[in-house]
Amino acid sequence: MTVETRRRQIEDVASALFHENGYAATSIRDIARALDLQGASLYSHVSGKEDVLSAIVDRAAGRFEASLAEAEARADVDGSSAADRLAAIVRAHARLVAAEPELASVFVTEWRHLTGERRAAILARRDAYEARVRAVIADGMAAGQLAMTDVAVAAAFVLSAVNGIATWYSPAGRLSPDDLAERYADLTLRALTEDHR
Amino acid sequence: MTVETRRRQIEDVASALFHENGYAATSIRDIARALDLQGASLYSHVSGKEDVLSAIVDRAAGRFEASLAEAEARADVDGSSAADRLAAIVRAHARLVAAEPELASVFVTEWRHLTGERRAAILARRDAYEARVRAVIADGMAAGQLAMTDVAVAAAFVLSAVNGIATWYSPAGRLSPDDLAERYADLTLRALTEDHR
DNA sequence: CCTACCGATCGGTAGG
DNA sequence: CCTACCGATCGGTAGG
Repeated sequence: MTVETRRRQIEDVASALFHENGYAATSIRDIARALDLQGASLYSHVSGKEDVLSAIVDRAAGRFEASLAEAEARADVDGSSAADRLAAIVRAHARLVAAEPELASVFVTEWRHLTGERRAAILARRDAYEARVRAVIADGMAAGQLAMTDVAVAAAFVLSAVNGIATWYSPAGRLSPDDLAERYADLTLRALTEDHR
Repeated sequence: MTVETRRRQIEDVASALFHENGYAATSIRDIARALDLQGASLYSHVSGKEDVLSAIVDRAAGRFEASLAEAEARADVDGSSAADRLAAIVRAHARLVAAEPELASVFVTEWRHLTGERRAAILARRDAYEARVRAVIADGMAAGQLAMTDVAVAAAFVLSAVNGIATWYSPAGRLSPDDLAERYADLTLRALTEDHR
């Protein structure tokens, strides 16, 4: 039983089209057609094309931030090590990308079509997110749990890998988002751990 | 002393613009303006917008294929192990992406705006490239040099990581393409090796 | 390589 | 949510 507002329907259809063809190659009329509407009718619900993109990107950012905060909070309660925290963060991130590849890919690749303050705001949020990942990696190195390497390079390596899931993963494949996330967390820990086990 | 044909100048300017704003958001007139030409004048040198994209993507594919072949040939002569081959391949790929992020990002992300046979052809070349990477990983596992994991997942993880370099790397930064490539090869081997050292 | 121009499509508005 | 419509811009052609 999905009670979706028209506004939300528009965003979902737009996410799928932006994921498939990109923001610039998707017209307002493409979005309208997918909802059996006239192009002009969309403007009863949204104030412009960039407004739709902005709403999707904002919601995606919120989802990733919540997922990160939850993973960290859980690790705090457990009193986990920095390495465990990193695994939990990567697992949560990978799971979200696999579960919602359309939302994730708009967040990861289409934000650049935002302009002005909206673009600046989303960039700041991305930076903050990535900084938290770097901080956990740095903690792990300081605690001797992770191999000493360049923190920025290690974070970029891992974040590119998990974000890339959006470009190839299909929920119809043989791996569930949970399975995939587990494997990605494992590969990440191996990559950054001094010695295994 | 760079003797660049006009055709090549067009492709280089287009690569930069496609990298920056994407293919769909870049107009023929944008490309022309960057060369101090009128939009219509471009058609003396190219037969259409997609023709430009196709030429860039083809050249990029050729570069990646040559880089892969060279890395494999060198490993053959050395009689290297599968793990060494994988490291050489990742190193070569990462170096190329870092050295030419504009070319690489058009190859990695903008190919989807190709249509018909050109799209099918580039997809086939990408598939072949990725299959060779998977084969080397599988060899390494069979030889006991790499940890037994899902080959497709491991390859996707690694390829996403190295391709991601195009989205953030700046040649003006503190790491040279060679330095970065070395670190990426190292992270990859760690991720896929059973036990270190 | 330019000027002049084409039909199609774009994002968006007016008014109901 | 629709019809009718707007100015701007798109990829591309004709003809020189």
